[in-house]
Amino acid sequence: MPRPPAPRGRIGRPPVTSRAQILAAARRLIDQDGWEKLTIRRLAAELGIGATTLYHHIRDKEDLLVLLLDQHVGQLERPELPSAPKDRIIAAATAMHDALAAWPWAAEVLSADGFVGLLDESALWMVEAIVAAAGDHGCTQAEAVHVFRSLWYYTVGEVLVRARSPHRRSDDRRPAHRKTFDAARVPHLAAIGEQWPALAGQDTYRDGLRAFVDGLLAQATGPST
Amino acid sequence: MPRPPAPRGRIGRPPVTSRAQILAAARRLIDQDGWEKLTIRRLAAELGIGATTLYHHIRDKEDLLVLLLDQHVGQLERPELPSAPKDRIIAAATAMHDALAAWPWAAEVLSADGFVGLLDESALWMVEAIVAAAGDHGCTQAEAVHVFRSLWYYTVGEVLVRARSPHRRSDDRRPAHRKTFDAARVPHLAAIGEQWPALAGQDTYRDGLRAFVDGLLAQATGPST
DNA sequence: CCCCCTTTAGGAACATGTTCCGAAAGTAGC
DNA sequence: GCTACTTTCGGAACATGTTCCTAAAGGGGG
Repeated sequence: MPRPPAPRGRIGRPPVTSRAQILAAARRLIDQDGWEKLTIRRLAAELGIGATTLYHHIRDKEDLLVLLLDQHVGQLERPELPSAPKDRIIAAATAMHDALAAWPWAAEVLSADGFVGLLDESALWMVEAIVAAAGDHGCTQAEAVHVFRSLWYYTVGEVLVRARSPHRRSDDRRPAHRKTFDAARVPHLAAIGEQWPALAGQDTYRDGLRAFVDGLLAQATGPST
Repeated sequence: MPRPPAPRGRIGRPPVTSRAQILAAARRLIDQDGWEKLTIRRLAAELGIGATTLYHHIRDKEDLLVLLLDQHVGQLERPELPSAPKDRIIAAATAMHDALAAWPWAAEVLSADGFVGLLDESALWMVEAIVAAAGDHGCTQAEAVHVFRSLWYYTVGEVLVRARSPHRRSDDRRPAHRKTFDAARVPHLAAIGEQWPALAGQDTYRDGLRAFVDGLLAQATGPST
């Protein structure tokens, strides 16, 4: 624990930990035991400090997770964006999706107003890219924001639902899927029957995204171009 | 506490509470003090029983919330569905959305595979309506399920994000929205600037839904019709 | 009327996130 | 070296969801 030699002129008891060290330790724990095992007390133990001391460096656990997400998104490298507005939107939205999907615990933090409200500058390029591309396509400012928000909702929903679906512990008695549908009440679902889990398990984010972008752009620009 | 007079021939210690009573008490508490105040111990107190006794009637708190959501959705009256497939999908999806949006705490339970995995028959008509309408429009079974899932993601995302946005307590120092964007890095966001909160606050679920349905149906049926 | 079996009740205890508040460890002025 | 002030630390304590385990309350057979 090489604590820095008193940053000169500083007054008061010297900190024993920094936010950076906390984030590093948190990542270490997550990489090691999975993010479900990340608890305040465990994290404090990893740092060799008291649990409540953490609260002098982070507001609360959600804050910690947002910070971690920030860090993660910030380290992502920014892909080449296609020139066609529609493709650019799809590329940026996919980048958002992939960034979130890779971190299941992001689900605990998502929501709020997402990137825009919580995350720092490092993630904003995705928002900017979508809004800019929508503008290039002819959307007004309001329409462009609408495009972004709609895609954000879709993306968050996809990530959240898929993140929590395997949430069911193996010893959970709750049936993951009802075996039989009442053919009289819900004939189509009954016809699908056993195939539902297989169909619902497929990754169709990109297909849905394309459809959504098509619909949004068609709706936005009215009779022009 | 008029406990039923021993359901005849029953063996073992008589129950002092039923699941129905628990649900009723839970609703009472929610209506009274808001759903954030619904805690296991408070609920038990309301029923005049021990806290752990509840766990003999419900699996866990999430289970309780799902049960309440079931009950709520089941009491909804089923609207007239338009005949045009596209309009029917929009009507059914809107019904899902409104059912969820009315119960902010639904957000805590959503996810999983949503209606299909968790809720009981009373909510399935919405799923059935969407899948059936997609079929009427010419979608294959797989495409119809894709349509439903995509709309489900969008709907869940919208409900979750909007439910948690006012989540910020008033005494929360975390800024709800950064005041200034770096015009060099994110010019479009900077141009929007102050107007973002106003734009993001608008309810655009229906517009987005329409766009999404248009896109999904156009994508699904390929060269036919 | 007593003992066995079944079913439910509920207290003790634990893990977790979090708040409170007094103790600890420095610097600055004297 | 002592006192005052500032900043950080961290234990005690609390609310909550949950699991464990033992006690309570019945019926049935003898």
